[in-house]
Amino acid sequence: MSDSGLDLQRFLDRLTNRSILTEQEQQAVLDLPFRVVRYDANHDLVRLGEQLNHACFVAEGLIGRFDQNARGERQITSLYIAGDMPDLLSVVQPTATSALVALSNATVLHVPHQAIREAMATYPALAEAFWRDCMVDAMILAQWVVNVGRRNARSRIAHLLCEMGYRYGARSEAGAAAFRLSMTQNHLADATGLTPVHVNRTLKALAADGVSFRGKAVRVENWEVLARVGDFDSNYLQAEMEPQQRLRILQPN
Amino acid sequence: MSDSGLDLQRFLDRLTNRSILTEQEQQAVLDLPFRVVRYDANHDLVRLGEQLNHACFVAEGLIGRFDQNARGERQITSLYIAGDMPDLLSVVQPTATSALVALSNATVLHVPHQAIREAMATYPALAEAFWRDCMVDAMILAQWVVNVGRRNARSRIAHLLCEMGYRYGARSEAGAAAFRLSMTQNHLADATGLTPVHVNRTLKALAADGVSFRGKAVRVENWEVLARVGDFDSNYLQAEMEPQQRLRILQPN
DNA sequence: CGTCGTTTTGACACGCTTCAAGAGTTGTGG
DNA sequence: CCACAACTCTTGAAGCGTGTCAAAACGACG
Repeated sequence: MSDSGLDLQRFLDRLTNRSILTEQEQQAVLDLPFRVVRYDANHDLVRLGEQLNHACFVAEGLIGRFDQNARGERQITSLYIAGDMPDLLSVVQPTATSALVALSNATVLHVPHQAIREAMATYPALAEAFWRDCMVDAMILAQWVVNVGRRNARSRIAHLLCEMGYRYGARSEAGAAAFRLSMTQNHLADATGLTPVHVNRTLKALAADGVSFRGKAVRVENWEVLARVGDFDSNYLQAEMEPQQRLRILQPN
Repeated sequence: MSDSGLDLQRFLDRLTNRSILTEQEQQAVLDLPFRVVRYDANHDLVRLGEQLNHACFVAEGLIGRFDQNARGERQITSLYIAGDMPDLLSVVQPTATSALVALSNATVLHVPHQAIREAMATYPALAEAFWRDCMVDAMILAQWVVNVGRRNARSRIAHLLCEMGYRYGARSEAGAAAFRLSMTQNHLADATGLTPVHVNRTLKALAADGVSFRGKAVRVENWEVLARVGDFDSNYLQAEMEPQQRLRILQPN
């Protein structure tokens, strides 16, 4: 805990939403030391090839994982919102193979690898929980391949909006939804493998489906419609799991 | 070990190429029980949504991870060759979110989750090594997003051939390379997010770069040229690591 | 009030898809 | 060992989705 008022509770929640942890194990997560770092939009959290000795936990803002082709055209391969741990893999693989950039102003917690390693050594179930969390990110990544590989512009964008709406927990019973997504149309283009110009035109077309994205505010009149247009099935997100679906493969000692 | 003459050595090699394991830990891997299963081409190893109680290790052949869009168009999101463990994530996430299909006739070892879990409980460093292996697959996945998102057909196919050539260890000093890749042009299309027709035309165009893919045999006159066309940088594969690059974060007890 | 990034619009070009049909290849059963 | 079926691969012609280039309108911010 630090005097910033920030703590690790939301990251623990993320873990316990999918993994079963004992009281002690949960406490070990909350006791991890961290340093609060603020990033302005468009600043790097991690550079390509950098050797890391800490992991980044997102407390606030939107973070993107960036790669690029030979011509320098950027491709966002992952998006991370508050509560996400974009960098868990660095614990086990400290050389960054892609860059992490703040898409909005962001607050990030730097957690020393050493502390995470010690916690995992004491409580192997923590390693399991971290590993599981990484695998959810990998399943999202596989869906992104499908998205850019086998969907047209309209579906791609709709799918991305669905995913983010779902991750923000923005669906409502009425079928409408609204949430803030701190991306420019340029970022949207980089995430969907399109050009900004075409993203702009496609967003205009999506208005006919009751979807608007203006000034970082997403409004969806009918969630079902958007999900159909975006060919979206939330299964891969493994979010909001019922307690009985949560997992632990290592027995508590 | 079984009477089939197959053992787990090559999978242990895969692990120890990136992770440091003690003698005992290595033996624990070799001692894992398994069942040998043969699959004909185009048969499923794992179906979507299936609940698994074993992991699949590829002893021989080519395996693909398949997803699809609403129109049923398929997208291959990962390829696995002999020595790969496509299914490690199922240890920690037993519900399959995509299907695994044999692209060629294949020999697969089914390893019970329970045995893997027991080995990890005894030797936490094994969990670390498995986790690390999963993360390499995730890094490949991120590159695939870049490939389908930000490269044209020629580069996409070249990149895929580069990756597979590299993974097969097929590069030679002379700059030429040749290897067998048991995929049809249809499969290539599914892996690159293109149509079979366009793959066919593009392969023809690649001949001008000294690359041929005829009847599952890939021949590359000049590896450098292919790597340039495919915008390929092998870093993300984390293959062939020098001993001093190998990692262990948990101390041996 | 001016600057810089973002969004919007138009005209045009091109890469890839679609549809269709024929040729080649592989596997199988008689 | 041949004959046939079922995949693969190949080629052509036409259409369309997305990219490219350019410029103007808009908006946020100092």
